[in-house]
Amino acid sequence: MAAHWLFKSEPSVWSWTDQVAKGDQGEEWDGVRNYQARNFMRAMAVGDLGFFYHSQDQKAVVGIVEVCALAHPDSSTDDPRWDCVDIRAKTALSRPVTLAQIKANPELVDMALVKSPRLSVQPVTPEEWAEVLRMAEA
DNA sequence: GCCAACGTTGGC
DNA sequence: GCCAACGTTGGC
Repeated sequence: MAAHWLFKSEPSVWSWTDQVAKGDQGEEWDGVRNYQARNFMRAMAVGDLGFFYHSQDQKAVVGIVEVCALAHPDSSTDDPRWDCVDIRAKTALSRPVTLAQIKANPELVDMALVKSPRLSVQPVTPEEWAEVLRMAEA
C-alpha cells in the first residue's frame, strides 16, 4: 500500500509549472534542511503519491506528484546529513484546494498542513488524501 | 510588512 | 546536556 505525502514549495522558488516542465524524468526535492522532513523522505517508496502545495500567495494544493527515486544524498549540499527523493508531476488538480478550504473542513483539522504549517514535507493519511481529492473535484 | 511559531545553533 | 539566542518560515 503506497503512502501519501505533501510537498510544500514557494512558487517563486519552485512552482508546479516548473515541476511539470521536468516531465517524467522528475526532479530532486532538494534544499530540505529539517530532520523531520528528511525522515519522511527516507520513508518514501517509489510510486508513492503526494500533493504539491504552493505556500505564500496561493496557499493551495495544486497538483499530484509521484515519488520516482528513493532518498539519496541531496546534491545541493556537501553535508552528508541531508537526503532527498525525486518527484515527478502526475496530474494537476482540476480545482486547487486552498488552505482556507482545508481549515474550514472538519474532516481535515488534524492535517499536518494545519497543525504544523512550517513542515515542508508531511505525511497525509488515506482519509485526508481522499477528502482533499473529493474537494478538488467538487 | 509584521509577527508568531518553531527548529537549530552555540555557549556554558 | 540544557537553555537562550537567533534565523527562517509562513500566515495574515
